[in-house]
Amino acid sequence: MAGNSHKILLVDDEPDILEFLKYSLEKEKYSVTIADNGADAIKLALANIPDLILLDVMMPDMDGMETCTRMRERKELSNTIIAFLTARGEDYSQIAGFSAGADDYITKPIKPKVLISRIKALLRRNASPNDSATVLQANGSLKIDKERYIVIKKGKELSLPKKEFELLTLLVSKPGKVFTRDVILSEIWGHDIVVGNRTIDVHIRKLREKIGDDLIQTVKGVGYKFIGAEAA
Amino acid sequence: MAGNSHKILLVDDEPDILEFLKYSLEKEKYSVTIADNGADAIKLALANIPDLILLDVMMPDMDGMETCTRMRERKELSNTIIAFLTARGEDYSQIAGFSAGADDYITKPIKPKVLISRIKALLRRNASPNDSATVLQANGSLKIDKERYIVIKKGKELSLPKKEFELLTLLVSKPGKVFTRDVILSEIWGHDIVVGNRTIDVHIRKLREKIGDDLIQTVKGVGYKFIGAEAA
DNA sequence: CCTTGTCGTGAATGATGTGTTAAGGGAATC
DNA sequence: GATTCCCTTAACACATCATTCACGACAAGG
Repeated sequence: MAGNSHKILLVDDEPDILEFLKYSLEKEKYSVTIADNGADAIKLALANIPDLILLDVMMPDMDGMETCTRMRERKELSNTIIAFLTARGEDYSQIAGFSAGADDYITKPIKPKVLISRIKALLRRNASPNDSATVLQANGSLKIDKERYIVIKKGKELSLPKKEFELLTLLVSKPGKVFTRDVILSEIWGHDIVVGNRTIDVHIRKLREKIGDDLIQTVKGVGYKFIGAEAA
Repeated sequence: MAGNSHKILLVDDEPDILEFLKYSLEKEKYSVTIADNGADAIKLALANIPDLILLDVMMPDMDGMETCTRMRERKELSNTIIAFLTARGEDYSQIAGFSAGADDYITKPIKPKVLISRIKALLRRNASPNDSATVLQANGSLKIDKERYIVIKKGKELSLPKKEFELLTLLVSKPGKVFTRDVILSEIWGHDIVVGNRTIDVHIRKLREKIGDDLIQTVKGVGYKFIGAEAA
C-alpha cells in the first residue's frame, strides 16, 4: 500500500460530524466511506473491508458497542482496526468498548490534528504484522505468500482453499509451537462460531496431503504444530 | 483435557437454568459450584477461589451488578474472570456490567456450544500470564519447552505424552521440593477426578525411563521430587 | 522372623483422541 | 439457474496413551 490510500469507514448518526470528519480525513488522502447507523456500517464493512473503522458509541437502534461486537464476530474484520468515538464523560463505556474488541478510544470533541495523528499511529501499529508477513518463509521448502494467497512448495505453487490456507498460515506463523485445538478454533473460526470437533482434523489431513505428511505434527491431547527442518 | 479442570462458580436464581448449565459445564470437565443468590455466591467464591464466575444479572435481593461490584472489591478475586448472563434486550445493563468490572457478557438464551467456546476463550485469555515461563530450565541438562511441548535432554528433543509431560513440568517447576501424591493428583488430575493409587508410580516410572533414573527421587511415604545437578 | 505398608515393575485392559473416508449442504462462480 | 468447489458432519477404524491389576522387592517395626 502506498502511503495513505487506507480505507476508513466512518460511522456516526450526526450528519454534521460525519461530514466534518470525512472532510478532514479526505484531506489526508484517506479513502472514506460513511454510514449513519450500525447495520449499514456492518454491511459496508463486509462489502469492502476497511483498514480502520471509526465508530460512534451513541447511536440509535444498534449502538457502537453492539456494532463493534458484531463486527468482531466476523472473521473478515479481524484485522481491521476499530476505534470508538465518544463524548468525554462517558467513561464507563470505555471499558465496555475495549471489551467489545475496540483498539482505541477517541473522545469528542475531536480535533482534526489529534484525530489524524491518532489514526496514523493506529494504522502504523497494524501495518507491520500485516505487511511484514506477506511472505512467510518456513524452512526453505515451504513459503507462504499471503498477498498472492498461495503456498510455494519446492518451487511448485499450490493454491489452497481458504480455511486450509489460514490454518497453515497460523501453524507456520510460529514453527514448533503447539497450537491447541481451542486456539485454532478461535483464531480461525472466531470466538463465537462453533464447529464440530472433527473439522480441524479434516483440514489438517487435507493439508498433509498437499504439503507432505511430515511437516505438521500431532501432539495428542494438545494440538498440532508445524515442524521446520529440525534436527531429528 | 485433564489439566483443564478450571473452577467455575455459577450463580443464578432459577434452578432449571442452574442445573442445565451445570450439566453442560461438567460435561466439559469443569469443576462447577453453584449458588442461587448473590450473598452465597460471594461466600463460596471467597471460600474456594474460582477461575470464572458466571453471574446472572436478574436476581432477587442482591442483583448481579451489585454482586459483581462487591466481588471486585475483594483482592482475592482480582484474578477471577466474571461474566454476566442476561436476557437479550437488557442492553443498558451491558454498559453498567462492564462498569461493574465484568469481563464478558453472555446473552440468553444460552446455547451450550457458544457458552463453552466463550468460556474457553475467556479462560485462555487469563491463562497466558500463568504460562509465561515458556521454557523451564532445570539444571543445564534438562529443559522443558511448554510452548513446543517438548523436553530437551542433553540436546536431544523428547516428546512426552501429555500426562508425563505435565507431571514432569510440575516436578521441575520447583526442583528439590517434594510433591506429595495428593498434591500431584490435584494439580494434574484435578480436584474431583480420582484415579487409583498406583497410577502416579507408573507415570513416574515412564518418566525415569525416558529422562534417566537419577533425576526424579522417591521420598518414601511422602512423594517425589526432582533433583537438579546437586553435589552429592 | 513375621507383619505391614510403600513403591517398582510388567503386562493387560480400557478410554480417549485422532486418522480417514464418504456424503450432504451451501456458497461462490460461471 | 446450474455447476463447481469448499466446508462441515458423521461414522468407524485405529493407535496411543492412561489406568488398573497382580505381584515382587524392600524397609521399618513389632
